[in-house]
Parts: sequence; C-alpha cells; structure tokens
Amino acid sequence: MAQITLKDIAKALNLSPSTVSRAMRDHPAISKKTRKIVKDYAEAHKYKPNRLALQLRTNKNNTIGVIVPEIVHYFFSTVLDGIQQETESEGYNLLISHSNEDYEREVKCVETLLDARVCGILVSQSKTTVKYDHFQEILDNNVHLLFFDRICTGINTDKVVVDDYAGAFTAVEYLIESGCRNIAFLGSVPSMPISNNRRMGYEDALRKHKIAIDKKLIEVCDTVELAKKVIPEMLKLDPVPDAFFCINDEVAAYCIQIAKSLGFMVPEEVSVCGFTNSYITEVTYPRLTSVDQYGVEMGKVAARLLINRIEGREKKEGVVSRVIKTELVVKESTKPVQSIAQRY
Amino acid sequence: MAQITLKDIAKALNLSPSTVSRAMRDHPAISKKTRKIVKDYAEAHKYKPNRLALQLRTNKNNTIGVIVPEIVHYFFSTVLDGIQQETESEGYNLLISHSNEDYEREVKCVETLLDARVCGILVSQSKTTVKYDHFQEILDNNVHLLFFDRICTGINTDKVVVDDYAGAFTAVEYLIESGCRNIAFLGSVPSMPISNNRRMGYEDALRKHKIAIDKKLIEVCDTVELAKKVIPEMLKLDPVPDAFFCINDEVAAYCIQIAKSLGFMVPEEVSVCGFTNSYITEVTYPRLTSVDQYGVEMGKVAARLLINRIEGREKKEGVVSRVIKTELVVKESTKPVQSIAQRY
DNA sequence: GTGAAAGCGCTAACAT
DNA sequence: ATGTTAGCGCTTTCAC
Repeated sequence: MAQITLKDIAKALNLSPSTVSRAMRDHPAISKKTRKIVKDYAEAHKYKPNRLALQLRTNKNNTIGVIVPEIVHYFFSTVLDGIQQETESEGYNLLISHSNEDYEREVKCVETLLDARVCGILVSQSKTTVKYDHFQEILDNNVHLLFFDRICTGINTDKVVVDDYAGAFTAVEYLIESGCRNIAFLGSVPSMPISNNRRMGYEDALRKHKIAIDKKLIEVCDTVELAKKVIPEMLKLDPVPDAFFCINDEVAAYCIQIAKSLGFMVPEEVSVCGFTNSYITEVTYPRLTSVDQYGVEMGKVAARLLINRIEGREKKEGVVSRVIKTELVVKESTKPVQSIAQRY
Repeated sequence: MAQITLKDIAKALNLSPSTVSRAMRDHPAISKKTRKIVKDYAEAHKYKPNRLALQLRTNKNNTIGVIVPEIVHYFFSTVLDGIQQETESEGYNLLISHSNEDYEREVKCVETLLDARVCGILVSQSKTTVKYDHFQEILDNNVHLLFFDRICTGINTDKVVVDDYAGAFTAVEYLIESGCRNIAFLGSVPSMPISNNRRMGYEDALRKHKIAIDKKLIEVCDTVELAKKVIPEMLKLDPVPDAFFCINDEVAAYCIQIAKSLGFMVPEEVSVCGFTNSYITEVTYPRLTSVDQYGVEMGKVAARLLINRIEGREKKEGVVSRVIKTELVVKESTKPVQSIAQRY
C-alpha cells in the first residue's frame, strides 16, 4: 500500500538501485532491455519518485512562495492566477500566504516560507509594513526575492509594477477632456508607491490642462469604511467635486452609490473612475469606468522573472524592473469625450 | 552564507550531531549546560532545521493541497482564506491549485499534489468532472481527501457543504411572502449537488405555498455569458417572472442590470436574489439580496476536519459530513415582507 | 550525559 | 552495462 521505492524495484528485479535510477531517467549507459523492464515494473506498481528525497539531495526544492496582502481581493486573485499558470507550467509548486495587511503577519509569512525552504518569494507588501528586516532576511538566506505591485522601496531587488503614473494620467486627462474641473483623488497612504505614482499622474494631468491642484480634493480613502466617511464629506465642499478618481474599484463602486444616494447624477454631475477593472465594474449602475491593471499578465511576468533568476537564466546582472501597461476602459460612470475616445 | 546544519554546530562545539539534535529539542538526557551552549550557538548562527530532511525521515510532509475550480472567485477566495487561517495555525503549509473548471486540469492538479506528497487534499470539484478515478487515486495513495462545497457524490469520503436546501427554501419562501408568484430558478448543471439541493429547496417552498412548479421558469444559468442569453428570454415569457432566484451573485447582479435595461423596475416588478453575499451585493443598484454562505467558516471547518484526520484525532470512524448554515441577507433587490423580516 | 551507526529515498563518483 | 559506496540533514536505536 505504501509507496514503492527505487530500492523495492531494484530488489524485485535483482538490480542495484543505481541501475534502476539510471534506467528511469534514460541514462544512455543502461541497455534498452533493462530500461524497459524497469519502466514497465515501475508503471505497473505506480512508482512515484519521492520528491522529498530529491529535494534533500539537491538541497533545492522546486517551491515558490507568494505573499499577498489579501486573498479575497479581485486584483490579487488575478495576479495569483497568473503566477500559478506560470509556476505550474515550469514545474514549480506554489505556497501562497497572505499578510492580511498586517506587518506582524507578514513577518510570520516570511518565516514560514523560509522555513519551508522555498527557492524564491514573490511579495506584494502590506499597507502597514514600515520595517524591512524580514525582507532582508530573505536575501540573507540566499532566497530569491521579487516584489510586485506593492513594491518595497527599501530593498534593492527585482520588481514588477503596473504603470500607475500613466494609468492615472490617462484617466484624469480623460476626465478633464470630458469636462470635469474639480477632480478628487481618493488614494492610499503616502508610503505606498502605487498611490504616490498615481497621484503624480493625477497632478501632472491637472497641470498640463492648467487646473490648479486643490489639497482639499486629495484624501486617503482606500477602503469601504473610509469611503463611507470621506466621500460624503467631499460632496459637501464648495465647489462640489465633479469627478472622483479612486484607488480601487470598490471605493469607486461605493462612490457611485453614495453620490446617487445624496442626489447627484452619475455621470452627469459626478463622474467616477476606478482602478483595476474588476468584474464589479460591470454590475454597478452606471457601469464603472476603470483602469485595467492586467493582473494575470503581472503574475506571469513576475513568476517568469523569478524563475529565470532561480535557474540562472536571467542574463541581466543588476536589479530588473518590469512595468505592465495599463488601459483605461471607459464605461458609463464617466461622461463621453468627443472624437478622442479611441485615443486610449 | 549557506544555511548552517546540525553537523556544523556539532563540529564547532566538539559535540556529536545526535547530542546537538537532542539539545535543540530539550531532550531530558542532555545537561542544562550543553543545552544552553547549543541553543545559543544555534541562535547566533541562525540555525534553521531543514524541513526537507525531517520530512524525508518521517516520510510525511506537513503540507496540505487544495483544489478549487477558480481562484478569481469571491466565494472560493473566502474559503481559501479560512483554510489558510486554520492550516497556518496548525503548522501546515498550503499548496493551492485551481482546475479552471476543467476536468483535465483537475486531474493534473491531483497528480501534482500527489507528486508533492501532500498529506491531505481538499477539493471542490470542477463543473465538468464526470469521472472520479483521479479522486480514487488520492485515497489509493493513502492521502486524506475531503470535499467541500462542490462535493463528489461518487467518492465516499469526508465532506463539508453549505446548507443549500435550507438556504434556497428560506430565500424562495421570502420571495413568496413578499408577494412574488412567478419565481424563476437560475441554476447550474444538474450533475452538481449544490444546484440540485437548491432546486429542491426552491420547489418545496413553492409547494408549501401551493404554487405550481413551472418548468419554463427553471434554467441552467450559472455564468455571465449564459445570463446575457437566458434572462432576456425569460423576461419575454407570459406571465413574466416576478422574481429570479440565482445560483450566484454575479448572475444575480447581471440579472438586475438586464431587467432594468429592459424597462423592469427592481424590485417592484422583478425581485432578484443571489447566493453567496459577496461584496458585489453592496454595489449593485438596488443592493442585492443574497444568501450568505460563510465561506471563511467553511474553509476553517474543512481544514480542521482534514487535519484531525491526518493527525488521527478524529474519533469518528466512518465518513463525516459537516453542514455550514446559511443566512438570507435581505437588501434592496427584493420587496419587503411585513412583520416577519426578522424571522430569518 | 554523550557518541557511533544506521537509515529515510535518491543520485553520482568511482569502480568493475 | 551494471554494482558499490557515500552522502544530502536529521533522528533514533544502541552502546558506553
């Protein structure tokens, strides 16, 4: 009942374990006949090589770890999907863990993964992380490390990010060209590069169109809870914002709900734009305009790069940064723009 | 730079590997002094026991595998979240894979997990799976197997399911009590127990209230694509359905969109009820009434049961079935019911 | 209280 | 073309 081993086969066939080992792996020195006998026997008895033994020998296990802030999260799910497709086709196993946006848990995740002796780790940093010792420890253990999306600027290693700046710039410019002038920016904490980069894109779009930047229109608002507090407040401002550029689709979806419940017409009076282009954008009313982040693609690129590093296939010596392009997907929560709709 | 081993410590301290091993694990035969020396040295040099070696020795790796049909899926994400919480706190690693609702891929997932020599597997079956040899193979390999949600009726093993029947019955009865009489059932393929059980609940609720069951109101419609085809057709029926009880929130959300776009008022003319109570229910307009499935709880229960099996802690000999209760969460896509709103 | 030796399943260097 | 031996890192008899 228990799994059969190489030794068992050797004994049964009156061969040595090494011969069996070689036969199984088509070593040229083994005769065709022996090879066939061994393989037939192995197949008949459902022999499976013991990965653990292999791994112990090579002191290398073909497992990659991932740390995401959340699992119940559209964008990260898509990235995980991409990572899985890539790791699977390359024969790697995937250990997935999530920090729940908590620094302490993130540290624990790192420890668990190092403990499991993964050969590489993909990380999207938690919102609350401000110390990087645990990431440094990964490198100290000679384990490959790559950040994606929520990168850590304090550690010099490979990164894959979305083109947050361009995504924001394009979206905000679209809002401007559709006639909006008081565009609010609902972002995340300033320590997050993705938020800062989008804010730069937002500000530069305003500048390009000679619109003054109004601090009152810039707020941290990256969760549903914050949305319920921040958005009603902003809608009391004078002049009232005529557009909201949101850090994610959830906040944007709530923004639509809140604006409508306060009597504003969307998009006629208030335009709303999200970020991610999750399926939520199809079921809001009106359907949500959003910036697609191509999560699956990001996951694939990140995993491929990490695997290349692990296998020593990446030629570039220094740190590599890859950027995934974004795309503004115009739906119904923003006003139309004449004639340039296809520019994006 | 490379990880330090027991042997290294032994050599450095002029001890034997076995003494070091014992000292590290507080073996009583080792003197306090030696223990301290060893532990201090280990700490100072960041010794980490090599899991792979441990696993090879015990021929047991503390890894659990999961197969879900999809990762980018609210309900399964919540289940994974629950599974992870539980496995992590019990010191198990988690290997997550997804079948993408494809039988072939599911078979491959099983092979990969068996290959990785996991000690237990949690499965939610793909929609297209009709042969069960790969599941049987798990058992043949003496690996523990547990189905959750999308159970496989062809294999006799532990299961954790949602109370689909009661969830459907309660929801449909609510629709009836709110005044609906032509209630459509948008389900999944008949081979799926979750769909059949809900249909039983649906039919029994109708029967209880002496409403005839109309086959024209029962359709397979479990994806967005199908929703776009099926729902407009049904809304052309005479009499037109005054309610839709949907197999998941996505179909329900599209149902709202479609009904509204065809000029029906929701919920006044057409009520819509989903299943899962994902965050999507908060951003549809009107907000979606849905049956909460408590995915995190399901994940925790499933993982705990499996771990109990693995560790021989589960006293019950035969197959165990656990049922997670559901809860109807009334929002705005259904009409109000007087005085009994709190019954649920 | 500590050490020597064997072995988990596999492979690779070194025989023959 | 095949066998012997040693060793990956660890634990666990069995000795002393």
